[in-house]
Amino acid sequence: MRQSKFFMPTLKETPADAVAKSHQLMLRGGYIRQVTAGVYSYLPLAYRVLNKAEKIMEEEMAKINVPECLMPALLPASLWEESGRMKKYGPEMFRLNDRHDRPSLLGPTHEETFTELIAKNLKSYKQMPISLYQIQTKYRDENRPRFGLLRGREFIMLDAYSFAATRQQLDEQFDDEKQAFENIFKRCGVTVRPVIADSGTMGGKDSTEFQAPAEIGEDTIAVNETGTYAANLEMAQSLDDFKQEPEDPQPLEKVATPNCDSIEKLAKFLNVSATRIVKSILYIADGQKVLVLIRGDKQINEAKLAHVIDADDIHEAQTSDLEALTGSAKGGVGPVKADFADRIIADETVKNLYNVVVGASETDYQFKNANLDRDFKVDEFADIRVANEGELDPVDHLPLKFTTSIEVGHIFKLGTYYTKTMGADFLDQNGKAQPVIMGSYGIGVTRMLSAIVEQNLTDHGIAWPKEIAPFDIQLVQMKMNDDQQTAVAEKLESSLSAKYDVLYDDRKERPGVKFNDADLVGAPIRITIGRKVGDGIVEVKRPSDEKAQEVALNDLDAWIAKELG
RNA sequence: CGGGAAUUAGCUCAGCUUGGUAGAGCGCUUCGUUCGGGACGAAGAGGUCACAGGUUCAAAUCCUGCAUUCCCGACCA
Repeated sequence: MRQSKFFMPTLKETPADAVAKSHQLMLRGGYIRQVTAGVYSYLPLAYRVLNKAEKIMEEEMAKINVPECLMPALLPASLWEESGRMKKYGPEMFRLNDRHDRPSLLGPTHEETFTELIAKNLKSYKQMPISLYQIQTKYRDENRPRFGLLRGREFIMLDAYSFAATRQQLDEQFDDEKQAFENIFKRCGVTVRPVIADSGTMGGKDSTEFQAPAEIGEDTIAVNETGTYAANLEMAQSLDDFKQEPEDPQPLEKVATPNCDSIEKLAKFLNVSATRIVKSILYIADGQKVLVLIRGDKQINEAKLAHVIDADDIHEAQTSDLEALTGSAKGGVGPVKADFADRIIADETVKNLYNVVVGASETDYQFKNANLDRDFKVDEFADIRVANEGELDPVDHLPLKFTTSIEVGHIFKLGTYYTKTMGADFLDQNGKAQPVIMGSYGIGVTRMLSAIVEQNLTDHGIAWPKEIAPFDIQLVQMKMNDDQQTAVAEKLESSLSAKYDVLYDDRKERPGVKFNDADLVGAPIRITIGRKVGDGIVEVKRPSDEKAQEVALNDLDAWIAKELG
């Protein structure tokens, strides 16, 4: 490809709206342009990278015998009424009506579409296990698209769905997909860590996210130093190493604690450590009043809590409503005689505490010397606390480190939610109807591009991993009016193009301009045809190299072959 | 969805407080000199100052509304 004919509008200055490095570089390098919030045009450079990533995905899916198909993005709302998600999905879904006023939508994901296909066309256990996948554009009307391709309203996703007759088949499909995903990420040059994740409100087991650690990720993952434990912060567990020395129960005592609406103020006012206080917070969970208790030095993890309560929507009760709901304003809510609560859930840290401080269910009053069971009851204990950096992991008891990261993939065993609600049954060996067991596997393809760039930055551009670089080799000719240079460059272009993707910078530009654009293209090899070409010498440089090195034209093929494998 | 900010040339921004015919740098076009990390000089092209009302003799500038975009948070099968 001649660069004079190639379209890559590079920018000298960084557009003000771009914050993430990957976003800046993809704009500056002429990879993408924004059309509207969260919606981008993929210009030739980005499209080449996308195609290469998709080709790798196709190869890896073929290896595990999963065929590709393509579902529509435009879907009838009726399909989603069937699964119950038309209501559940909320404002994130792009909804529209067609000319006959039939409710329609743009697919944010495709469980329903695939499940219906299977429901209508798969009847026997003999046809299973089977999987399908597609690489397709998804639509989600995100509240807040950001960081370029990282979170878009229109984005490209690989989504695979497995259909099994037995749990064991599902397990095998899951393991195959997991291996395929790991191969894909490796070949695409993105470093990922499989982490334990939350599978969301749809249920499902063995939920695993593939997280790419990066500077600007939207997620936080907790990892121990050996990598034997890694979890999304939403789910991360940690050991509680605090142990209170046993004490004899003392009589319950009510004390006034004016203006103590936080644990810090209360601890200071009463001159006790936060570990001697039990914090009580009222949550509204799908309309239920749930009083949640946790030791004063810990924070409540709402994702864990939602799981334990099995609620779709949970939020703290408004401070302004507290008095009406519990009889006391902030700084007094407590578990003693808490008749207002439909349920009382406590974190495990509330166990084995003696003579603690709790709210007295009266504004600005606390009880001292409260004891579990004697003074207050708990319906259920669970791990509902936020893990903190430095705490020990539950597996090898090593300190946890936190890293921001980008969720580039998510796989989990979906089970029978969709197949049951949408009637995807098959006949087993006994002629009995059973719901098909599903697995769900996704890669954010365009998001992965952001992750790759974030992980492969150089001082001036991008160092694309070899398999997905938009070009393998960039030829840079210094003087376009030098016939000798032109002859060598054109010869190299034609010989190398037989085996590699070559971009030949044949523009009448100054060297500085060419070098800077080459840094943005980020090809694994840059070949400079310059003043020493008369001696049969060119220069080669990898994006990560500080300086170029000279190579004789005779040795060039070997050097390239060694480099590109 | 809550909070904050921005919107003036293709890009980065100034001008607004104190109303008076629209500015800079970069980019683009032409010519010349340059030519190994975004050159220099000269001459040009390019703007409904997001949009809609209002105040005023006069609005980029003041007032009201609205739209879009970005940031922080919440949300995110």
